[in-house]
Amino acid sequence: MKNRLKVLRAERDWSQSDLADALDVSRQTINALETGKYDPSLPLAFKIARLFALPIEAIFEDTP
Amino acid sequence: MKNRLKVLRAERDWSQSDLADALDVSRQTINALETGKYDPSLPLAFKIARLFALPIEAIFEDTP
DNA sequence: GGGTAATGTCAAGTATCCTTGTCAAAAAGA
DNA sequence: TCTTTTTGACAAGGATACTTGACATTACCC
Repeated sequence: MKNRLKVLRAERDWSQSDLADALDVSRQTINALETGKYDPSLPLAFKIARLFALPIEAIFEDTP
Repeated sequence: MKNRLKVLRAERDWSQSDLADALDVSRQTINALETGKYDPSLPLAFKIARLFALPIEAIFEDTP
């Protein structure tokens, strides 16, 4: 599943650490999400969507 | 995180087994989701949303 | 009442998500 | 160039998601 985290983060000029802090997860988790190592849990996906004020479907793409 | 699975399923008169088959997961997984044992993974949440033709936010509620 | 379908639940195992800690390489700034 | 920041990556461990198999309870139908 692809995601737009890197772009959304760049638009705000945030580092991976900044985003991790805002979401209360580790920097490694953000890095793993951005580099496609795994998908977030549903609760984390909601947190991300809320932070960026976007629907989940606007951030994560449902294609393998 | 609450969800509307039971209602959506009832609207279609589906058993937990029917839904499990449609989503290609075990019946126990559906039961666990409906009884609040745990939340689905993001990929499964997308599958559920696609099946019911609804946004994820219309099925899962982002409140602990 | 007896039979069958549907639901709830448990246990044990595998897979996935997320953690801390660490290191190396790339990028950015002076 | 030197220094700092940022990113990518790995290992080991804990937490969560999902599996199969089994069993008990409940609901429905005859």
